[in-house]
Amino acid sequence: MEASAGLVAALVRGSFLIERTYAETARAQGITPQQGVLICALMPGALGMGELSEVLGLAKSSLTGLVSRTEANGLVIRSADPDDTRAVNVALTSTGAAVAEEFHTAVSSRISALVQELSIAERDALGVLLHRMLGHNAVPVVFTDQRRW
Amino acid sequence: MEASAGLVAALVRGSFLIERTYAETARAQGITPQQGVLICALMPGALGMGELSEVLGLAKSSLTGLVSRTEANGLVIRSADPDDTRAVNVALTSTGAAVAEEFHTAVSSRISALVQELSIAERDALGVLLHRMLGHNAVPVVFTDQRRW
DNA sequence: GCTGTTGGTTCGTACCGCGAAGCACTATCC
DNA sequence: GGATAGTGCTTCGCGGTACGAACCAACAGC
Repeated sequence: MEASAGLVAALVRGSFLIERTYAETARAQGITPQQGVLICALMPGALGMGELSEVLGLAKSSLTGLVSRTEANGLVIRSADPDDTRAVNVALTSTGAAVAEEFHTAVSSRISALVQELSIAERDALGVLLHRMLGHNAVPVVFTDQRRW
Repeated sequence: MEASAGLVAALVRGSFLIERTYAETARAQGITPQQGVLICALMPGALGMGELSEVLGLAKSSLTGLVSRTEANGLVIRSADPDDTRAVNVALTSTGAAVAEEFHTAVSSRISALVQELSIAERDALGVLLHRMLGHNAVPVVFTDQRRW
């Protein structure tokens, strides 16, 4: 039941590092980290509020505000679902898609830099292990890598 | 310059997973994640506001409120620095120390569960790689593992 | 002493996240 | 086809988070 000594701390601190990097990058792009998560989640395609709530792990009431602010920011747009008058689809605007692309690139670049000192083999190993951890736990795809695994 | 395909996404999603687990645990203990970070950072010993600002990566103005709320919550206490009347030391109260201990244990347990499906060897490897990543980047010790590395 | 610096706080602003309650529409059942 | 239950989303009120600018008190150097 006990994990390897130091592993938990390394995971927490590593997460802290990634989080900080992510937040700094978002700020540099003029968006909030949460808005960054939102637009990245929408990169593969539009989603309904319910799906977004699921993917982002937020209460729906929290999502309303986030989407509204991001919409006011011009990155995202709501549209009525043709099949269900109640439902709302959220999609990236063209500028939103551009910002998402830039942001995604910037985040990738900055995070790549964090593991730059590791050898190729080590990076591969790290990727495999993390990927395996993700496979064993339900983690929505909030950030994808276009390049196939 | 390009990291292994999928590594960046795995890091981001893994971070997302750890973050969620951490936040859920904090909530279950009746504290906010930020207060959890604060009390964990204070477990090794008292710190000044400036040091805390450094460790937690927060603006000093942000810290004032966090410490005040946590103090109002009875987990932490401010005291004057004997050598510098301006300076303030922040330390855990006895209940704060107890809560920190419980929280730390709960977080460790929950995060251990996330890697439960990995073999011992894989966990070790993951720990080593993450530890190496941390070594190459300045990451304050916001969460320690008493057991020595 | 005067002056520049440093440690913290206050203030105003924007954002985040939740649950409870509400509203409008859909689906179901008779 | 009309009452009833359920669903999708928003509104509201609340507490917490985070920042920069401005401020104040105390230290430090000359």
